[in-house]
Amino acid sequence: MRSRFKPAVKLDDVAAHSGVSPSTVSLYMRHPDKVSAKSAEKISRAIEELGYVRNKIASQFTGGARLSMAVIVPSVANIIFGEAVQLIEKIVSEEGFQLLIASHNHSLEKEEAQVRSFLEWSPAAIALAGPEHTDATIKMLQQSGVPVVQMWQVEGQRFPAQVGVDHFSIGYHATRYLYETGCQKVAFFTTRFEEDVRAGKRYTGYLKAVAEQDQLPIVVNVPQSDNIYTATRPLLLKTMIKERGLDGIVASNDGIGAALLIEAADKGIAVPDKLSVLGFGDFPISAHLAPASLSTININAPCIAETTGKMMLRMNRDIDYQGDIVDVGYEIIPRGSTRLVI
Amino acid sequence: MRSRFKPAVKLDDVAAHSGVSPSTVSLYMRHPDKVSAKSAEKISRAIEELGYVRNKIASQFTGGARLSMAVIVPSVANIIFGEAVQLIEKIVSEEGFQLLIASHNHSLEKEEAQVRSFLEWSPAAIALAGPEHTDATIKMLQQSGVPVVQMWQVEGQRFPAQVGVDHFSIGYHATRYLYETGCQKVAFFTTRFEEDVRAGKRYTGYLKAVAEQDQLPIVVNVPQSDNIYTATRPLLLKTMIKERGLDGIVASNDGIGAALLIEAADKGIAVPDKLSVLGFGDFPISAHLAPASLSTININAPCIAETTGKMMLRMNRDIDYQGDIVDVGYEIIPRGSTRLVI
DNA sequence: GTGAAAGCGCTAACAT
DNA sequence: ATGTTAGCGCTTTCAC
Repeated sequence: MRSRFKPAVKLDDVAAHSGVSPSTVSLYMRHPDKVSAKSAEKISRAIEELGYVRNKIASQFTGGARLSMAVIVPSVANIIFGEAVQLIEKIVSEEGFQLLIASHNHSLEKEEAQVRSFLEWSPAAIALAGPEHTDATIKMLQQSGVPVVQMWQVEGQRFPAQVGVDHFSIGYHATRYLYETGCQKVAFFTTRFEEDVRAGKRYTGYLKAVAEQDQLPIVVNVPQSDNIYTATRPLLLKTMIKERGLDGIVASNDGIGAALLIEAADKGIAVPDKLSVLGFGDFPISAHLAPASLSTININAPCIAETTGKMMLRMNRDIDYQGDIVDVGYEIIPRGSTRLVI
Repeated sequence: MRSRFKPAVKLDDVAAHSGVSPSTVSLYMRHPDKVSAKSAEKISRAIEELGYVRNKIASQFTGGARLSMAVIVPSVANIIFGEAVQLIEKIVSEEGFQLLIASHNHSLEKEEAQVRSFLEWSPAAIALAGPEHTDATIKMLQQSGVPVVQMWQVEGQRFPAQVGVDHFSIGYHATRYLYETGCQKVAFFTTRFEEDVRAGKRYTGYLKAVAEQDQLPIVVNVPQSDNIYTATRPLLLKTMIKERGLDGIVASNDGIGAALLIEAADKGIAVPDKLSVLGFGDFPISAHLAPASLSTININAPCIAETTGKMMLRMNRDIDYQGDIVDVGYEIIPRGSTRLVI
């Protein structure tokens, strides 16, 4: 078969061209300082002249050393995951690893397929979001022996390496915060209710806080859309009419929170006096919304990413290291959309 | 050396376990329908029982068939690129390719390193953003013979495969649009002025339109920040004071445009009468900004991504196909922040 | 510090 | 439809 690819220059060619043996060139590629200055000079010139590109496929095949790491998140199009992935990439690539990235849009079946497909590349470590996976995923991971770190959600003991926050606790304290700042009746606005497990965790926390107040929960599931504002806005009045006395909303993310504030301003609903809103994620615009800026909960995503990257690296390096459980915590950022704590 | 990885089950093990030869198993892995139903049955059971995972490294090494494709964008944390990457991933993974992703934050040197590192994995195709690359990058790409698709910016003839828009034209027509809707003095707000080449292209288009009006250009470079709103807002009044009579702004993206509108509302500047703003990118919030929504320019990013993915696939499949130049175009979306065309 | 030789796990002729 | 064989490009002992 004809090929558009030029016949590749091989390590053997470099060896021939520079007058040393292939194994010396190989040694030079991996540890340049372990060959004599004279050989190094000749080899590097040959590489330059020939335009040699090392074949990592062959390297990993032969040497067995794993050259990639993998990360699977629900969505790279989501800014929070996008930034995290970018940071992890930076960290692991500095140690020479190729980062493999995939996203499954909250589908555990797609995640399973992606884990399978990544395993075929023999990665040195894998990072996954949350503790929920199909049985087959778990089984493959265990069989492979590839170190895995559970990201975002700290929960359960399936994986001894976990970096993230406890979303249940966030949902609980977010709701408590609204009650403590004077709300009587609090609803939970979310999107992708069934699929987004971490939002689901926050919802469970909300449920507990609501139950403690002897109230009935109110959930609003914003339909999926490519414009969260357009999808969310009409639901505010609808919900307030249906649920008389509603005066507080925990939003599953700042996109929904911002949409709610925009709609409230448009309809003349006084924030925070008639309606308090607490978001999640501290989006850039949240502090700039007017007339009321959006109170929110911030988790330290860069810290999660950095810790995850470093943990993958360490688990790969140190075979006795099983990983740690690190909860990076969160903070409530009070702004104009909630009342001051009394 | 001790290893945490379980000794892998190999194709030979599957063959032994199922009582057929390794090549039959290999055939089954690649074309399940080309082995007899009986063998297929035995093999699939053996795979199941043994938990066999195919070794793609060995596959690609032996077979020569390239199993991955690569895409390099300025930033995956940028929503527009994040979505595009996700779409490309979907498209190429459906044909069995592993998508390799990297981002370099507008650094051509980092891009060069990433191209080098991707080439080591022998990808079947590579997609890059824009026509600007280091000489070494170009040379490596040519030497390798790997098909490359130039994304986002359609320009030049280095690569016969290009999918995107003409950012120069966008900058030019955006500026013309403001003049045509009654603006007298138009400025250009951007960020990362030196690095973001596509924003630079739009700026060049702006320059042309301004020159045609016999005006002097006004550029404002928003300092880099993790919050574009915070960075942009203070610059509005400063610029309006310095440039008396300024009544139109072309914003390099909707983040800056939104920040400008928020600041204008806060300071009581009438939009669009005293100030018109035209953004770029049609962010979800743009249509929902109040009191004036943000007029913007929309490029069909999903179309760029999809076309790029398909073109990579086709270039890999059909050796005679050199790619096409496809300009997906753009549209101006008039909203509240610009006057109606007279 | 350097070279010779063996072999990693799979695929691709080719023969049957 | 299935088995036999050779070998992909590199790394890794092990001598020298």
